[in-house]
Amino acid sequence: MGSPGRSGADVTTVTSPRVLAHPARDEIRLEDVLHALADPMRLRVVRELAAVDADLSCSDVELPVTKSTTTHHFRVLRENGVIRQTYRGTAKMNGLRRDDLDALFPGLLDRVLEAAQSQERRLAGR
Amino acid sequence: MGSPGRSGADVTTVTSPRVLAHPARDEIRLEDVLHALADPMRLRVVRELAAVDADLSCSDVELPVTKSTTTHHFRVLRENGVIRQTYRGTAKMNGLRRDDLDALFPGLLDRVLEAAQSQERRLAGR
DNA sequence: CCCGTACTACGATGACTATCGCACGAGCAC
DNA sequence: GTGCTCGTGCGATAGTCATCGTAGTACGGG
Repeated sequence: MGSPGRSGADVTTVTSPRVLAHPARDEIRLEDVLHALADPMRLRVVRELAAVDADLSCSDVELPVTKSTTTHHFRVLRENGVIRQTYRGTAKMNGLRRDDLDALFPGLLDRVLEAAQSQERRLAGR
Repeated sequence: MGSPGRSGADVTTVTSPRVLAHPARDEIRLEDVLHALADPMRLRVVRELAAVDADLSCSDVELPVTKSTTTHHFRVLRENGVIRQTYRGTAKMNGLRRDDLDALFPGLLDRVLEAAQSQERRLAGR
């Protein structure tokens, strides 16, 4: 088939976009954030990101699911405004959008993180 | 099939239980609470319950959905430990489980309520 | 005793979602 | 260049969920 070449005509849906779509700060909705945080896998990711307080690549966070599913969860977190994703070579770095979330919903993220940790302690038999 | 009669033998699944099943305090899970709160209709109910700081009957809370759907949402809120439901004659009273939620997840409910109000103000053109 | 009000239960349905496997594209190392 | 690793996209599938309509049950009042 010759060179695929991607002539750049179909700008609407680029096959592999080098820049990822994020909601602006004032596009972030509380229900969406709560929904994103309501999944155990995603809550786990968010907790880890908050713990290291730095960007992590998708493969740095170990989840008991396949790669495709991991990609899916990271996408949900990004599209709902919880994390920010940027390319860095072959890796994709993920960082918590603490500034935006704290500005929109003061204290919410911290209370959720505290609640998650407290619950984990409680369920661990102590 | 003759008179329904409900002879009391099948205690496992009573047709119309006068007492409703609620999760105990230590049965309440963070993910479930977040999931319950992530729905616009249910968040609306919770906000109203918090605002009046008293028990409301199911029909006191006006939602743009049918009765069946309203029942469904109240059930989800109860089964996830967000509200407490008690019968009172033909009416069913609903009250927020503030004590339990605050004990398990300190500050979480308040931050969510604040965030919801702040977002409403923001979306209403401010 | 009959009726109205309040709520529930039972499908049914359409939408969304979490999961997988597989094949592909993009960059890095040699 | 060739190959390796990382991540994406695309079905497919099974499960959950929000919604409805209809029919039913419980309680209180005339």
